[in-house]
Formats: sequence, structure tokens, C-alpha cells
Amino acid sequence: MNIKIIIADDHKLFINGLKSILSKEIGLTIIGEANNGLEIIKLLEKDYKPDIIITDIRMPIIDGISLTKILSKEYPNIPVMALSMYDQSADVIEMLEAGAKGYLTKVVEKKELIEAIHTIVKGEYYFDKNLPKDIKVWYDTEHNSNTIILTRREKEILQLITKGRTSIQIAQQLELSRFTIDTHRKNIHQKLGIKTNTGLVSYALKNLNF
Amino acid sequence: MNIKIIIADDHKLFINGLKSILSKEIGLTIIGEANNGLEIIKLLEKDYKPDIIITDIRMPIIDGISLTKILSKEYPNIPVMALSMYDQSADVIEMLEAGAKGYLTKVVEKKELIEAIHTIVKGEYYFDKNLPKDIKVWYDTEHNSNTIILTRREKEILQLITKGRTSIQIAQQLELSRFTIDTHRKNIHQKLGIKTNTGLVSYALKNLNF
DNA sequence: AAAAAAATACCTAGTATTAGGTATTTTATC
DNA sequence: GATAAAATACCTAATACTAGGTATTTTTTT
Repeated sequence: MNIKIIIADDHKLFINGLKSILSKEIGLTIIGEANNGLEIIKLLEKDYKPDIIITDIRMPIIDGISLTKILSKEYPNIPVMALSMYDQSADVIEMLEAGAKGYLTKVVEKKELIEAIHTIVKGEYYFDKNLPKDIKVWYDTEHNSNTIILTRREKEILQLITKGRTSIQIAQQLELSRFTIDTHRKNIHQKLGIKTNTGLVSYALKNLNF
Repeated sequence: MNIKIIIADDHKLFINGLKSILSKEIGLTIIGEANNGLEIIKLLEKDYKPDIIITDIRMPIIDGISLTKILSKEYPNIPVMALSMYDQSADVIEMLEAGAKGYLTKVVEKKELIEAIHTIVKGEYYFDKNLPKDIKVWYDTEHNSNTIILTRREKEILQLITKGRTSIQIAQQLELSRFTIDTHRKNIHQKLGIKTNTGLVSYALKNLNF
């Protein structure tokens, strides 16, 4: 499988370096590059279909964090990996909260970069080994990407959402309050990092057994 | 595959007859019966999961047409087949507009009944061969179950809906008015007989190539 | 038995979808 | 060139979802 990549960084030299590294790899193709977040969005609107977006955090016009927030809402199926100079927890956490699936600092070597890309495209997440290790713990408990950590109730409700039921219908069927269903919904959103109903259906049909 | 059936008819004798016929068939199980539409809904709320619902049109409390309207909205994945004494076009069309996937008159023989059940459970539709033949033509052009009769624009919009876009986002992307998108949405709803966003995603992922 | 996790319920406010219209313009097809 | 089909746009009102909370009870785990 050929992995299609878009890179965003305002340091053009860095993009060039990355391109020369990645273009030599079999199975990786850079289909687009951008110097800020807005350009990424424009590429996607032009129907570019990357398997992963690699982005810097600090960029003009639309920065990496804002970009990731937009992408994780509008293009939930395209994973974002941060590739940044900064390794402060605050940056990392902001990026991950925005929806990024991985975080590398620019000191990583080629091998780790490629491993990270493959890991993220597979649907898992990846953290730079140099990052403060509480980050991984935090992410695991907060998002938990791979193993489905939905509770029994949450799975039940997700299944009903997938079948097209509304919150009120689910509440009636399970003899619960509408508010309870909405709370579960929000928890599901948070756990899966998916914030829309349609995204949930899409996720459930692709990843779960229903 | 064992097909689970629920039957609704206010003629208890008829239900009994149907039961005795169907229960002898391998692969068919009647998991519930009801004497009116309301009872069907109650069964479903009790978590009965039929693969098909066979219903009469005229019934007390909630009639077959109202029932079908409710079901096609709340349980869009459970197909409804009408089994009725009446073969007037008006009845048939009302039933089909409500969302029924097939229509048999009670004069059909066992063989055709069983064929109809299998056909509908497969996701196709079925019409009694005795029905006025303009019905089938009407249904084909109106709903068109098998071939996708969505226009280019409609497909494009459905694809964006499946990706989790809102009407406003789609409007921005295609440089159209939000109202236009909503109109297309409604047309898609009507053509596919699916009235919810989640249902559309579900349909698109299962039946279309995206 | 205490702590943690899961499930429950409520609130407000904003945004989005659904359902019921009507109506004009553009593009294909006959 | 006429007709039909597709695409466009607008309106109102109701319903549903999303996002940000808080908070209690029940169940499980340690």
C-alpha cells in the first residue's frame, strides 16, 4: 500500500529535507506540501486525499493546533501527526487534544519518522520516545486509540446510534433519561476523538462488528 | 441464515395459517406476532430483532401504513412487507411511499410468499405478480432500489455527508447556498427512502464505493 | 471498606438536521 | 426549439445534536 502524505511547515528548507528523505522510501509518496495550515485546507478542498498529514505546530495564518482542530472535525478520517521543534508538555497536549494521532520532535531520525508514519496510518498512535513519558500515559487514559475502551453501555448506545436512532428513541428503548444518553454520547465522542454522529457511524461500521 | 420474522395482522386466523405455513420452512422463524401496529412497535422496543416485518394494511390502533412510516424512520434497517387483501393502486402506493419494501396480496401461494421474504431480506424489493404492473414501473422510477439513481451532484453531496460534513460546510466547499444543499439532501432522502443522516452514512458505506 | 470506574441525570445555549413547502435557472434530451 | 431533468435558492418550524458544564448513585476493583 502506497501511503500518500501532505506536509505542512513554514520552514521550506525543512520541507525539502523531509521530501528528499521520504521520497526515497518505497511506499511513501508526498502528494502535497504547504507552508501554513490554510494551504493544507485548500489542498484538501481541491480533493487531495492524503493518508496522513504531517504538520509543524507554529506556522503563520493557521497554526498546527488550529489546523488539527479543524481537520479532526472536517476530515476525521485523515490522521494528523505533529512534527515539531518543541517538546514541552503543553504543546504536545494541546496538539493531542486537538486530535493529533502522533507527535514527533524534529530531532528524530529517519527510521523513527518512517515507523511513526506507518503506525499512524494503520490507525494507531505514535509518540516520540524523547517525549516526557507522562504524555503517553495521559493519552492512553484519555483517548486510548487502539483497544476499544468503550464500556458496555457505551457500545450499546453506539450500536443504536449506528442504527439511526435518536437520543430520545434510545432513551425510551433503554428506559433511561435523554440526558443520560447525551452524556454517554459525549463520553463516546471524547474516547474515540470523533465529534459527529456521522463520524461515529462511519467508525462503528469500519471498526466494530456491527 | 435463519430469517427472523414478525407478523402483524388483526385476523388471528390468518396469522395462524401463516405461522403454520412458514414454520415448516427451513430457515424461517416467526419470533413474534401482533394484532396491530402498536404491538409491533412494542415488540421492537422489547429488543426483538426481526429480519423482516410482514404486515396487513388495515389494522386497529396503528394501521399498516402508519406503522410502516414509523418503522422506516425508527428502524430503517428492518424491511417491511405488506400482505394485504387489497390490490388497489392507491393502497399499494401509499404503502410503498411509507417505506415498504414489498407488497403481496393474500391470494399468493406459499411459494411466492417465501420467495418474496427471501428477496426482501436480501435488500431487494418484491411485488406481487398480480399487482397492476404500472406499480413496479412507478416504484422503479421513484425509488429505484437496486441501481443508484442519484444524480452526479447528489452523489457528491452524499459523499461529503458520509465524511461528516455539515450542510454549511458542504455549501462552502461547493460554493453553493446552504439551502441548495438541504434541497439535495431532501431529494437524496426521498430517492433512497432513508430519512436520517446516520442512515445515509450507513447506506453509503455499505452500498456505494466510498 | 475505600477508591475508582461506570452509569445515571440535569442545565444552558448554540448549531445542525429534518419536513413541509415554493420557485427559478441551467443543462440534457427528444 | 420544446420538454424534461437537474441544479439552484429561499422560507418556516420543529426536532436533534453538540459542547460546556455539574453532580449523584451504583457497580467494580483494589
